[in-house]
Amino acid sequence: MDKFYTTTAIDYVNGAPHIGHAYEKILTNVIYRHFTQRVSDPYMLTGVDEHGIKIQKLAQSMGIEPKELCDTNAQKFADAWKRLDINYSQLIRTTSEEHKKTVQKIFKKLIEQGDIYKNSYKGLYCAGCEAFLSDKDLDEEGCCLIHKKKPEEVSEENYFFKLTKYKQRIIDHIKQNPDFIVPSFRANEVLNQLENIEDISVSRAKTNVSWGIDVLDDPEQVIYVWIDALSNYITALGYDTENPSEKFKKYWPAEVQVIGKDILKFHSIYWLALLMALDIELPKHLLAHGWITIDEAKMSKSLGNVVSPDSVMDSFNLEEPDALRYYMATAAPCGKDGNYSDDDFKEKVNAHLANSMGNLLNRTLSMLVKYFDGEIKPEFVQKSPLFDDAIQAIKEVKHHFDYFEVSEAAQKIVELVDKTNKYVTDNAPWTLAKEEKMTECGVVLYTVLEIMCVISSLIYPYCPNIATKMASQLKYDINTKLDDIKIENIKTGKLISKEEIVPVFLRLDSELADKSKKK
RNA sequence: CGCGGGUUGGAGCAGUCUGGUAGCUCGUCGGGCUCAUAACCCGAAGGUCGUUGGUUCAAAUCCAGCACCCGCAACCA
Repeated sequence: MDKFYTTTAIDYVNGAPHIGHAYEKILTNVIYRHFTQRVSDPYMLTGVDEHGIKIQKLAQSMGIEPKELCDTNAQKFADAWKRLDINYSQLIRTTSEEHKKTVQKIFKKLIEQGDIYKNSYKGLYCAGCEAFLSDKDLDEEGCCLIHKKKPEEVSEENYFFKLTKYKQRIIDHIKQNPDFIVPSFRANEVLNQLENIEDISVSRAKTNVSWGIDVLDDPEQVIYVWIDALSNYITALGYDTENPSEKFKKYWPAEVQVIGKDILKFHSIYWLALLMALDIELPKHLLAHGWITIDEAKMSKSLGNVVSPDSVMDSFNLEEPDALRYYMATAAPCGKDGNYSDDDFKEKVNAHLANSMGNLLNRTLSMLVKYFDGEIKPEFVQKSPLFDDAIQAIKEVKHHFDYFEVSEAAQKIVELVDKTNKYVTDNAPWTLAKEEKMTECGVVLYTVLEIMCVISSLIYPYCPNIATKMASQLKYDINTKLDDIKIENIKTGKLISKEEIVPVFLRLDSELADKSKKK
Protein backbone atom coordinates (compact mmCIF):
# COMPACT_ATOMS: atom_id res chain seq x y z
CA MET A 1 0.00 0.00 0.00
CA ASP A 2 1.57 3.29 -1.00
CA LYS A 3 -1.41 5.66 -0.81
CA PHE A 4 -4.00 6.21 1.88
CA TYR A 5 -7.07 8.37 1.39
CA THR A 6 -9.24 9.25 4.36
CA THR A 7 -12.12 11.67 4.72
CA THR A 8 -14.21 13.24 7.45
CA ALA A 9 -17.83 14.19 7.15
CA ILE A 10 -18.29 17.78 6.03
CA ASP A 11 -19.71 20.03 8.71
CA TYR A 12 -22.74 22.24 8.28
CA VAL A 13 -21.59 25.81 8.74
CA ASN A 14 -24.58 27.22 10.62
CA GLY A 15 -22.45 27.79 13.71
CA ALA A 16 -19.02 27.46 15.22
CA PRO A 17 -17.33 24.09 15.65
CA HIS A 18 -17.84 22.31 18.97
CA ILE A 19 -16.10 19.41 20.61
CA GLY A 20 -18.18 16.87 18.68
CA HIS A 21 -16.98 18.25 15.36
CA ALA A 22 -13.48 18.28 16.79
CA TYR A 23 -13.70 14.67 17.93
CA GLU A 24 -14.25 13.43 14.40
CA LYS A 25 -11.46 15.51 12.95
CA ILE A 26 -9.02 14.48 15.65
CA LEU A 27 -9.93 10.83 15.23
CA THR A 28 -9.46 11.04 11.48
CA ASN A 29 -6.26 13.02 11.81
CA VAL A 30 -4.76 10.51 14.24
CA ILE A 31 -5.53 7.75 11.76
CA TYR A 32 -4.15 9.88 8.95
CA ARG A 33 -0.95 10.73 10.81
CA HIS A 34 -0.44 7.09 11.73
CA PHE A 35 -0.62 6.13 8.08
CA THR A 36 1.81 8.89 7.14
CA GLN A 37 4.20 6.69 9.10
CA ARG A 38 3.39 3.72 6.90
CA VAL A 39 2.68 4.84 3.36
CA SER A 40 4.39 7.26 1.01
CA ASP A 41 1.26 9.02 -0.16
CA PRO A 42 -1.43 9.75 2.42
CA TYR A 43 -4.24 12.23 1.82
CA MET A 44 -6.77 13.58 4.27
CA LEU A 45 -9.87 15.45 3.21
CA THR A 46 -12.16 17.47 5.42
CA GLY A 47 -14.64 20.14 4.52
CA VAL A 48 -17.77 22.14 5.08
CA ASP A 49 -21.33 21.75 3.85
CA GLU A 50 -22.74 25.14 3.00
CA HIS A 51 -25.99 24.97 1.08
CA GLY A 52 -29.57 24.57 2.17
CA ILE A 53 -32.54 26.24 3.69
CA LYS A 54 -31.08 26.66 7.17
CA ILE A 55 -28.13 28.69 5.98
CA GLN A 56 -30.40 30.66 3.68
CA LYS A 57 -32.76 31.57 6.51
CA LEU A 58 -30.03 32.25 9.02
CA ALA A 59 -28.31 34.62 6.62
CA GLN A 60 -31.62 36.28 5.90
CA SER A 61 -32.29 36.83 9.58
CA MET A 62 -28.85 38.36 9.96
CA GLY A 63 -29.42 40.54 6.94
CA ILE A 64 -26.42 39.24 5.02
CA GLU A 65 -25.82 37.15 1.94
CA PRO A 66 -25.59 33.39 2.48
CA LYS A 67 -22.14 33.37 0.93
CA GLU A 68 -20.93 35.90 3.45
CA LEU A 69 -22.22 33.78 6.32
CA CYS A 70 -20.55 30.70 4.86
CA ASP A 71 -17.25 32.49 4.41
CA THR A 72 -17.25 33.61 8.03
CA ASN A 73 -18.21 30.25 9.46
CA ALA A 74 -16.04 28.15 7.15
CA GLN A 75 -13.12 30.19 8.43
CA LYS A 76 -14.07 29.32 12.00
CA PHE A 77 -13.77 25.65 11.16
CA ALA A 78 -10.47 26.10 9.37
CA ASP A 79 -9.10 28.07 12.33
CA ALA A 80 -10.25 25.47 14.83
CA TRP A 81 -8.58 22.66 12.90
CA LYS A 82 -5.39 24.62 12.65
CA ARG A 83 -5.31 25.15 16.38
CA LEU A 84 -5.80 21.41 16.89
CA ASP A 85 -2.95 20.62 14.48
CA ILE A 86 -5.28 18.82 12.10
CA ASN A 87 -2.91 18.78 9.16
CA TYR A 88 -5.45 17.89 6.50
CA SER A 89 -4.43 17.85 2.86
CA GLN A 90 -7.50 19.72 1.72
CA LEU A 91 -10.60 21.43 3.08
CA ILE A 92 -13.38 21.37 0.53
CA ARG A 93 -16.19 23.88 0.47
CA THR A 94 -19.39 22.92 -1.29
CA THR A 95 -19.72 26.49 -2.54
CA SER A 96 -16.49 26.22 -4.51
CA GLU A 97 -16.86 26.55 -8.28
CA GLU A 98 -15.16 23.23 -9.06
CA HIS A 99 -17.46 21.36 -6.71
CA LYS A 100 -20.61 23.00 -8.03
CA LYS A 101 -19.65 22.34 -11.63
CA THR A 102 -18.93 18.68 -11.01
CA VAL A 103 -22.11 18.18 -9.02
CA GLN A 104 -24.11 19.60 -11.91
CA LYS A 105 -22.38 17.24 -14.30
CA ILE A 106 -23.03 14.28 -12.05
CA PHE A 107 -26.68 15.24 -11.80
CA LYS A 108 -26.97 15.59 -15.54
CA LYS A 109 -25.30 12.26 -16.20
CA LEU A 110 -27.65 10.51 -13.78
CA ILE A 111 -30.66 12.05 -15.52
CA GLU A 112 -29.33 10.95 -18.91
CA GLN A 113 -28.81 7.39 -17.82
CA GLY A 114 -32.22 7.23 -16.17
CA ASP A 115 -31.10 7.02 -12.53
CA ILE A 116 -32.72 10.35 -11.80
CA TYR A 117 -36.28 11.00 -12.93
CA LYS A 118 -38.81 13.75 -12.39
CA ASN A 119 -41.86 12.99 -10.35
CA SER A 120 -44.49 14.95 -8.57
CA TYR A 121 -44.33 14.81 -4.84
CA LYS A 122 -47.59 15.23 -3.01
CA GLY A 123 -47.41 16.39 0.55
CA LEU A 124 -48.63 18.69 3.27
CA TYR A 125 -46.90 22.02 2.98
CA CYS A 126 -46.78 24.48 5.85
CA ALA A 127 -46.19 28.04 4.71
CA GLY A 128 -44.91 28.99 8.14
CA CYS A 129 -42.25 26.31 8.09
CA GLU A 130 -41.67 26.66 4.36
CA ALA A 131 -41.39 22.91 4.31
CA PHE A 132 -43.30 19.71 3.78
CA LEU A 133 -44.47 18.10 6.99
CA SER A 134 -44.74 14.45 7.86
CA ASP A 135 -47.17 12.85 10.31
CA LYS A 136 -44.72 13.44 13.13
CA ASP A 137 -44.93 17.19 12.64
CA LEU A 138 -48.70 17.23 13.08
CA ASP A 139 -50.97 17.26 16.12
CA GLU A 140 -54.18 15.24 16.50
CA GLU A 141 -56.15 17.67 14.37
CA GLY A 142 -53.61 17.58 11.58
CA CYS A 143 -52.16 20.99 12.31
CA CYS A 144 -48.53 22.04 12.28
CA LEU A 145 -47.05 21.69 15.76
CA ILE A 146 -45.19 24.96 15.50
CA HIS A 147 -47.64 27.20 13.65
CA LYS A 148 -50.89 25.52 14.73
CA LYS A 149 -52.22 25.89 11.21
CA LYS A 150 -53.54 23.28 8.86
CA PRO A 151 -50.95 22.71 6.14
CA GLU A 152 -51.99 22.86 2.49
CA GLU A 153 -51.95 19.86 0.26
CA VAL A 154 -49.45 20.74 -2.40
CA SER A 155 -47.83 18.74 -5.11
CA GLU A 156 -44.33 19.73 -6.15
CA GLU A 157 -42.27 18.48 -9.05
CA ASN A 158 -38.96 17.06 -7.83
CA TYR A 159 -36.19 14.94 -9.18
CA PHE A 160 -35.88 11.50 -7.63
CA PHE A 161 -32.94 9.17 -7.48
CA LYS A 162 -33.61 5.48 -8.15
CA LEU A 163 -32.27 4.25 -4.86
CA THR A 164 -34.35 1.06 -5.00
CA LYS A 165 -32.51 -0.02 -8.15
CA TYR A 166 -29.33 -0.48 -6.09
CA LYS A 167 -30.90 -1.92 -2.96
CA GLN A 168 -29.90 -5.54 -3.59
CA ARG A 169 -26.34 -4.67 -4.61
CA ILE A 170 -25.90 -2.65 -1.42
CA ILE A 171 -27.25 -5.47 0.72
CA ASP A 172 -24.91 -7.91 -1.00
CA HIS A 173 -21.93 -5.63 -0.58
CA ILE A 174 -22.51 -5.17 3.14
CA LYS A 175 -23.07 -8.87 3.68
CA GLN A 176 -20.08 -9.94 1.63
CA ASN A 177 -17.76 -7.41 3.28
CA PRO A 178 -18.33 -7.76 6.99
CA ASP A 179 -15.52 -5.32 7.74
CA PHE A 180 -16.94 -2.63 5.45
CA ILE A 181 -18.88 -0.95 8.24
CA VAL A 182 -16.78 -0.36 11.34
CA PRO A 183 -17.73 -1.29 14.01
CA SER A 184 -19.46 -4.33 12.60
CA PHE A 185 -22.37 -4.25 15.04
CA ARG A 186 -23.74 -1.28 13.12
CA ALA A 187 -24.00 -3.27 9.89
CA ASN A 188 -27.18 -4.94 11.10
CA GLU A 189 -28.79 -1.58 11.72
CA VAL A 190 -28.10 -0.60 8.16
CA LEU A 191 -29.42 -3.88 6.77
CA ASN A 192 -32.65 -3.30 8.70
CA GLN A 193 -32.98 0.21 7.35
CA LEU A 194 -32.38 -1.07 3.84
CA GLU A 195 -35.56 -3.14 4.00
CA ASN A 196 -37.73 -0.04 3.91
CA ILE A 197 -35.99 2.28 1.50
CA GLU A 198 -37.70 4.16 -1.30
CA ASP A 199 -36.40 6.37 -4.06
CA ILE A 200 -35.16 9.62 -2.59
CA SER A 201 -35.94 13.17 -3.58
CA VAL A 202 -32.74 14.86 -4.74
CA SER A 203 -33.93 18.34 -5.64
CA ARG A 204 -36.04 21.16 -4.27
CA ALA A 205 -38.16 23.78 -5.96
CA LYS A 206 -36.15 26.95 -6.22
CA THR A 207 -39.10 28.88 -4.82
CA ASN A 208 -38.60 27.00 -1.54
CA VAL A 209 -34.82 26.73 -1.40
CA SER A 210 -32.73 29.08 -3.45
CA TRP A 211 -29.35 28.63 -1.74
CA GLY A 212 -27.98 25.64 -3.56
CA ILE A 213 -26.61 24.31 -6.81
CA ASP A 214 -28.90 24.77 -9.80
CA VAL A 215 -29.95 21.79 -11.86
CA LEU A 216 -28.51 22.29 -15.35
CA ASP A 217 -31.18 23.11 -17.92
CA ASP A 218 -33.87 23.37 -15.26
CA PRO A 219 -33.73 26.74 -13.50
CA GLU A 220 -36.75 25.86 -11.35
CA GLN A 221 -34.88 23.19 -9.38
CA VAL A 222 -32.00 23.21 -6.92
CA ILE A 223 -29.94 20.11 -6.11
CA TYR A 224 -30.66 18.80 -2.63
CA VAL A 225 -28.10 17.76 -0.03
CA TRP A 226 -27.62 14.11 -0.94
CA ILE A 227 -25.90 14.67 -4.23
CA ASP A 228 -24.48 18.06 -3.32
CA ALA A 229 -22.83 17.04 -0.06
CA LEU A 230 -21.99 13.35 -0.45
CA SER A 231 -20.20 13.88 -3.71
CA ASN A 232 -17.62 16.12 -2.02
CA TYR A 233 -15.45 13.09 -1.35
CA ILE A 234 -14.80 12.68 -5.05
CA THR A 235 -15.22 16.21 -6.38
CA ALA A 236 -12.44 17.30 -4.02
CA LEU A 237 -10.05 14.98 -5.83
CA GLY A 238 -11.09 16.29 -9.22
CA TYR A 239 -13.56 13.62 -10.22
CA ASP A 240 -15.26 14.34 -13.51
CA THR A 241 -17.92 12.35 -15.32
CA GLU A 242 -15.84 12.30 -18.49
CA ASN A 243 -12.24 12.95 -17.55
CA PRO A 244 -11.42 12.19 -13.94
CA SER A 245 -8.21 13.84 -12.81
CA GLU A 246 -4.97 12.00 -12.17
CA LYS A 247 -5.38 12.87 -8.51
CA PHE A 248 -8.73 11.13 -8.42
CA LYS A 249 -7.37 8.04 -10.13
CA LYS A 250 -4.50 7.97 -7.70
CA TYR A 251 -6.32 8.38 -4.38
CA TRP A 252 -9.79 6.95 -4.91
CA PRO A 253 -11.14 4.68 -3.43
CA ALA A 254 -10.85 5.93 0.13
CA GLU A 255 -9.39 3.50 2.63
CA VAL A 256 -11.65 4.83 5.37
CA GLN A 257 -14.38 7.44 5.51
CA VAL A 258 -14.97 8.64 9.04
CA ILE A 259 -18.51 9.72 9.89
CA GLY A 260 -20.83 10.04 12.88
CA LYS A 261 -23.22 7.24 13.71
CA ASP A 262 -26.18 9.47 12.83
CA ILE A 263 -25.23 9.75 9.19
CA LEU A 264 -24.21 6.14 8.69
CA LYS A 265 -27.46 5.50 6.84
CA PHE A 266 -26.74 8.17 4.28
CA HIS A 267 -23.22 6.94 3.69
CA SER A 268 -23.83 3.22 3.67
CA ILE A 269 -26.94 3.47 1.50
CA TYR A 270 -27.24 6.74 -0.45
CA TRP A 271 -23.53 7.23 -0.96
CA LEU A 272 -22.94 3.66 -2.10
CA ALA A 273 -25.87 3.87 -4.50
CA LEU A 274 -24.53 7.10 -5.94
CA LEU A 275 -21.11 5.55 -6.50
CA MET A 276 -22.68 2.49 -8.06
CA ALA A 277 -24.72 4.67 -10.39
CA LEU A 278 -21.56 6.50 -11.44
CA ASP A 279 -19.74 3.19 -11.79
CA ILE A 280 -17.07 4.20 -9.32
CA GLU A 281 -15.29 1.89 -6.89
CA LEU A 282 -16.64 1.83 -3.34
CA PRO A 283 -14.64 3.00 -0.30
CA LYS A 284 -12.96 0.23 1.66
CA HIS A 285 -14.36 1.12 5.07
CA LEU A 286 -16.88 3.39 6.72
CA LEU A 287 -15.98 4.20 10.30
CA ALA A 288 -19.04 5.29 12.26
CA HIS A 289 -17.92 6.89 15.49
CA GLY A 290 -20.09 7.52 18.55
CA TRP A 291 -21.02 10.72 20.32
CA ILE A 292 -19.05 12.70 22.84
CA THR A 293 -21.24 13.49 25.81
CA ILE A 294 -20.44 16.29 28.23
CA ASP A 295 -20.39 15.17 31.84
CA GLU A 296 -22.43 12.16 30.73
CA ALA A 297 -25.17 14.32 29.19
CA LYS A 298 -25.89 14.74 25.53
CA MET A 299 -24.52 17.99 24.24
CA SER A 300 -27.22 20.35 23.04
CA LYS A 301 -27.83 24.01 22.58
CA SER A 302 -30.98 23.87 24.69
CA LEU A 303 -29.08 22.37 27.64
CA GLY A 304 -26.45 25.03 27.14
CA ASN A 305 -23.63 22.56 27.64
CA VAL A 306 -21.96 22.90 24.26
CA VAL A 307 -18.20 22.82 24.70
CA SER A 308 -15.91 24.16 22.02
CA PRO A 309 -12.34 23.02 21.49
CA ASP A 310 -11.26 26.61 21.98
CA SER A 311 -12.84 26.82 25.40
CA VAL A 312 -11.03 23.69 26.58
CA MET A 313 -7.71 24.93 25.25
CA ASP A 314 -8.25 28.33 26.85
CA SER A 315 -9.51 27.15 30.21
CA PHE A 316 -6.49 24.89 30.66
CA ASN A 317 -4.21 27.48 29.18
CA LEU A 318 -2.94 25.02 26.59
CA GLU A 319 -0.51 26.28 24.00
CA GLU A 320 -0.47 23.00 22.14
CA PRO A 321 -3.43 20.77 21.35
CA ASP A 322 -1.64 17.50 22.12
CA ALA A 323 -3.39 16.84 25.43
CA LEU A 324 -6.82 17.46 23.96
CA ARG A 325 -6.00 15.35 20.91
CA TYR A 326 -4.84 12.50 23.12
CA TYR A 327 -7.85 12.71 25.37
CA MET A 328 -10.36 12.89 22.54
CA ALA A 329 -8.74 10.10 20.56
CA THR A 330 -8.84 7.81 23.56
CA ALA A 331 -12.20 8.93 24.94
CA ALA A 332 -14.14 6.03 23.51
CA PRO A 333 -13.48 2.54 22.20
CA CYS A 334 -13.90 2.21 18.43
CA GLY A 335 -17.43 3.24 17.43
CA LYS A 336 -18.82 3.70 20.94
CA ASP A 337 -19.82 6.89 22.72
CA GLY A 338 -17.29 8.71 24.85
CA ASN A 339 -17.50 11.39 27.48
CA TYR A 340 -15.78 14.68 28.12
CA SER A 341 -15.36 16.13 31.57
CA ASP A 342 -12.83 18.67 32.78
CA ASP A 343 -11.75 16.53 35.74
CA ASP A 344 -11.37 13.42 33.66
CA PHE A 345 -9.40 15.31 31.04
CA LYS A 346 -6.96 16.66 33.56
CA GLU A 347 -6.57 13.35 35.33
CA LYS A 348 -5.97 11.32 32.23
CA VAL A 349 -3.49 13.55 30.45
CA ASN A 350 -1.60 14.18 33.68
CA ALA A 351 -1.33 10.46 34.37
CA HIS A 352 -0.47 9.28 30.89
CA LEU A 353 1.37 12.12 29.20
CA ALA A 354 3.10 13.84 32.14
CA ASN A 355 3.58 11.31 34.92
CA SER A 356 4.24 8.22 32.87
CA MET A 357 5.62 9.21 29.51
CA GLY A 358 7.06 12.68 29.92
CA ASN A 359 8.58 11.99 33.28
CA LEU A 360 10.15 8.77 32.03
CA LEU A 361 12.14 10.61 29.40
CA ASN A 362 12.99 13.37 31.83
CA ARG A 363 14.31 11.13 34.60
CA THR A 364 16.39 9.09 32.17
CA LEU A 365 18.01 12.03 30.44
CA SER A 366 18.65 13.65 33.81
CA MET A 367 20.56 10.60 34.97
CA LEU A 368 22.51 10.46 31.73
CA VAL A 369 23.66 14.01 32.33
CA LYS A 370 24.25 13.50 36.04
CA TYR A 371 26.31 10.32 35.73
CA PHE A 372 27.83 10.57 32.26
CA ASP A 373 27.66 14.24 31.36
CA GLY A 374 25.08 13.34 28.72
CA GLU A 375 27.31 10.92 26.88
CA ILE A 376 26.43 7.48 25.49
CA LYS A 377 29.54 5.32 25.67
CA PRO A 378 30.03 2.48 23.17
CA GLU A 379 29.89 -0.15 25.91
CA PHE A 380 26.34 0.94 26.82
CA VAL A 381 25.03 -0.28 23.50
CA GLN A 382 23.61 -3.71 24.16
CA LYS A 383 20.53 -5.62 23.14
CA SER A 384 17.81 -5.92 25.74
CA PRO A 385 14.71 -8.12 26.08
CA LEU A 386 12.83 -4.84 26.36
CA PHE A 387 13.55 -4.27 22.67
CA ASP A 388 11.35 -7.25 21.85
CA ASP A 389 8.54 -5.63 23.81
CA ALA A 390 8.98 -2.46 21.78
CA ILE A 391 8.89 -4.37 18.48
CA GLN A 392 5.81 -6.18 19.71
CA ALA A 393 4.17 -2.89 20.67
CA ILE A 394 4.75 -1.48 17.18
CA LYS A 395 3.14 -4.56 15.73
CA GLU A 396 0.14 -4.32 18.01
CA VAL A 397 -0.36 -0.61 17.42
CA LYS A 398 -0.28 -1.17 13.66
CA HIS A 399 -2.76 -4.00 14.01
CA HIS A 400 -5.17 -1.82 15.95
CA PHE A 401 -4.91 0.94 13.40
CA ASP A 402 -5.65 -1.56 10.64
CA TYR A 403 -9.02 -1.85 12.31
CA PHE A 404 -9.16 1.87 13.19
CA GLU A 405 -9.06 1.10 16.90
CA VAL A 406 -7.45 4.38 17.83
CA SER A 407 -8.16 4.21 21.54
CA GLU A 408 -7.02 0.60 21.79
CA ALA A 409 -3.75 1.41 20.03
CA ALA A 410 -3.04 4.17 22.54
CA GLN A 411 -3.49 1.68 25.35
CA LYS A 412 -0.67 -0.42 23.90
CA ILE A 413 1.60 2.60 23.89
CA VAL A 414 0.82 3.34 27.53
CA GLU A 415 1.55 -0.30 28.35
CA LEU A 416 5.00 0.00 26.80
CA VAL A 417 5.63 3.18 28.78
CA ASP A 418 4.57 1.47 32.01
CA LYS A 419 6.76 -1.51 31.28
CA THR A 420 9.71 0.79 30.74
CA ASN A 421 9.08 2.72 33.96
CA LYS A 422 9.03 -0.59 35.77
CA TYR A 423 12.28 -1.57 34.07
CA VAL A 424 13.93 1.58 35.38
CA THR A 425 12.77 0.96 38.93
CA ASP A 426 13.69 -2.72 38.82
CA ASN A 427 17.22 -1.95 37.64
CA ALA A 428 17.66 1.18 39.78
CA PRO A 429 20.40 2.90 37.77
CA TRP A 430 20.90 5.41 40.65
CA THR A 431 21.90 2.49 42.88
CA LEU A 432 24.22 1.10 40.19
CA ALA A 433 25.85 4.51 39.97
CA LYS A 434 26.39 4.62 43.71
CA GLU A 435 27.94 1.18 43.60
CA GLU A 436 30.11 2.47 40.75
CA LYS A 437 28.81 -0.15 38.35
CA MET A 438 28.92 2.53 35.68
CA THR A 439 28.66 0.35 32.56
CA GLU A 440 25.64 -1.48 33.93
CA CYS A 441 24.08 1.84 34.79
CA GLY A 442 24.77 3.18 31.31
CA VAL A 443 23.28 0.12 29.69
CA VAL A 444 20.02 0.67 31.55
CA LEU A 445 19.81 4.31 30.52
CA TYR A 446 20.70 3.51 26.94
CA THR A 447 18.03 0.81 26.82
CA VAL A 448 15.35 3.19 28.04
CA LEU A 449 16.36 5.87 25.56
CA GLU A 450 16.09 3.41 22.68
CA ILE A 451 12.58 2.53 23.81
CA MET A 452 11.75 6.22 24.07
CA CYS A 453 12.53 6.61 20.36
CA VAL A 454 9.92 3.99 19.58
CA ILE A 455 7.46 5.60 21.95
CA SER A 456 7.93 9.00 20.34
CA SER A 457 7.10 7.48 16.97
CA LEU A 458 4.05 5.67 18.31
CA ILE A 459 2.65 8.67 20.17
CA TYR A 460 3.26 11.01 17.25
CA PRO A 461 -0.17 10.61 15.60
CA TYR A 462 -1.87 11.62 18.85
CA CYS A 463 0.61 14.18 20.13
CA PRO A 464 2.72 15.50 17.26
CA ASN A 465 4.28 18.34 19.28
CA ILE A 466 5.21 16.22 22.27
CA ALA A 467 6.60 13.51 20.00
CA THR A 468 8.69 16.04 18.13
CA LYS A 469 10.10 17.43 21.38
CA MET A 470 10.91 13.94 22.59
CA ALA A 471 12.60 13.02 19.33
CA SER A 472 14.63 16.19 19.31
CA GLN A 473 16.07 15.47 22.75
CA LEU A 474 16.83 11.93 21.65
CA LYS A 475 18.36 13.13 18.34
CA TYR A 476 15.91 10.77 16.73
CA ASP A 477 14.30 11.31 13.32
CA ILE A 478 10.56 11.49 14.02
CA ASN A 479 9.86 10.95 10.33
CA THR A 480 11.17 7.40 10.46
CA LYS A 481 8.57 5.06 8.94
CA LEU A 482 7.25 2.51 11.39
CA ASP A 483 8.45 -0.40 9.30
CA ASP A 484 11.95 1.04 9.20
CA ILE A 485 12.36 1.34 12.94
CA LYS A 486 15.34 -0.60 14.16
CA ILE A 487 16.13 -0.38 17.82
CA GLU A 488 19.46 1.29 17.18
CA ASN A 489 18.66 4.97 16.99
CA ILE A 490 20.68 6.30 19.89
CA LYS A 491 24.14 7.21 18.69
CA THR A 492 27.23 6.96 20.83
CA GLY A 493 28.89 10.16 21.97
CA LYS A 494 27.42 13.24 23.57
CA LEU A 495 23.62 13.06 23.38
CA ILE A 496 22.45 15.97 25.44
CA SER A 497 23.47 18.66 27.91
CA LYS A 498 21.63 19.74 31.01
CA GLU A 499 20.25 22.87 29.39
CA GLU A 500 18.75 20.92 26.51
CA ILE A 501 16.59 18.77 28.77
CA VAL A 502 13.08 20.17 28.76
CA PRO A 503 9.90 18.55 30.00
CA VAL A 504 7.89 17.49 26.96
CA PHE A 505 4.55 17.83 28.70
CA LEU A 506 3.94 19.43 32.08
CA ARG A 507 1.15 18.40 34.39
CA LEU A 508 -1.91 20.56 34.04
CA ASP A 509 -2.22 22.83 37.08
CA SER A 510 1.29 22.05 38.24
CA GLU A 511 3.54 24.74 39.67
CA LEU A 512 6.13 24.09 37.00
CA ALA A 513 3.56 24.58 34.28
CA ASP A 514 2.53 27.88 35.83
CA LYS A 515 6.12 29.03 35.99
CA SER A 516 6.92 28.14 32.40
CA LYS A 517 3.77 29.96 31.23
CA LYS A 518 4.84 33.13 32.99
CA LYS A 519 8.18 33.23 31.25
C1' C B 1 -44.64 -7.45 21.25
C1' G B 2 -41.38 -0.99 16.75
C1' C B 3 -35.58 -0.88 16.09
C1' G B 4 -30.84 -0.55 18.18
C1' G B 5 -27.21 0.15 22.27
C1' G B 6 -26.28 -0.58 27.42
C1' U B 7 -26.40 -2.89 32.74
C1' U B 8 -18.91 -6.03 35.08
C1' G B 9 -15.24 -3.83 42.42
C1' G B 10 -15.90 3.92 44.35
C1' A B 11 -15.70 6.26 38.81
C1' G B 12 -15.01 5.16 33.52
C1' C B 13 -14.44 0.95 30.53
C1' A B 14 -12.33 -4.03 28.19
C1' G B 15 -13.55 -9.10 28.13
C1' U B 16 -19.19 -11.75 25.40
C1' C B 17 -18.53 -13.47 18.34
C1' U B 18 -14.37 -18.45 19.20
C1' G B 19 -17.71 -20.92 27.13
C1' G B 20 -12.58 -22.94 31.16
C1' U B 21 -8.14 -18.97 37.10
C1' A B 22 -12.62 -11.65 36.21
C1' G B 23 -8.76 -7.57 33.44
C1' C B 24 -7.37 -2.22 32.34
C1' U B 25 -7.16 3.17 33.47
C1' C B 26 -8.26 6.43 37.50
C1' G B 27 -9.30 6.83 42.67
C1' U B 28 -8.61 4.86 48.08
C1' C B 29 -5.30 2.58 51.86
C1' G B 30 -0.36 0.60 53.28
C1' G B 31 4.77 0.07 51.94
C1' G B 32 9.31 0.99 48.89
C1' C B 33 12.60 4.19 46.19
C1' U B 34 15.01 9.04 45.72
C1' C B 35 16.97 9.44 39.16
C1' A B 36 12.57 12.53 37.79
C1' U B 37 7.32 16.66 36.19
C1' A B 38 4.17 16.29 44.53
C1' A B 39 6.98 11.69 40.01
C1' C B 40 8.04 6.24 39.70
C1' C B 41 7.68 0.94 41.71
C1' C B 42 5.36 -2.91 44.97
C1' G B 43 1.30 -4.70 47.92
C1' A B 44 -3.85 -4.49 49.77
C1' A B 45 -8.99 -3.57 50.21
C1' G B 46 -13.12 -3.61 46.95
C1' G B 47 -17.12 -7.32 42.07
C1' U B 48 -22.60 -13.59 43.79
C1' C B 49 -20.19 -9.72 35.95
C1' G B 50 -28.81 -6.21 36.22
C1' U B 51 -32.50 -10.32 37.40
C1' U B 52 -34.88 -15.29 36.82
C1' G B 53 -34.60 -19.85 34.54
C1' G B 54 -32.28 -23.28 30.83
C1' U B 55 -28.05 -25.88 28.08
C1' U B 56 -23.12 -27.72 29.84
C1' C B 57 -18.34 -31.30 33.55
C1' A B 58 -17.88 -25.80 33.30
C1' A B 59 -21.53 -19.52 31.72
C1' A B 60 -19.78 -12.41 32.41
C1' U B 61 -19.56 -15.34 27.76
C1' C B 62 -24.57 -19.67 24.63
C1' C B 63 -30.39 -19.93 24.84
C1' A B 64 -35.25 -18.04 26.82
C1' G B 65 -38.04 -14.66 29.89
C1' C B 66 -38.08 -10.19 32.96
C1' A B 67 -36.42 -5.30 34.96
C1' C B 68 -34.08 -0.66 34.53
C1' C B 69 -31.11 3.25 31.61
C1' C B 70 -29.88 5.68 26.77
C1' G B 71 -30.53 6.83 21.50
C1' C B 72 -33.90 6.36 16.97
C1' A B 73 -38.68 13.96 16.47
C1' A B 74 -36.29 18.85 17.06
C1' C B 75 -31.33 22.59 18.08
C1' C B 76 -27.28 18.64 17.18
C1' A B 77 -21.30 15.19 14.98
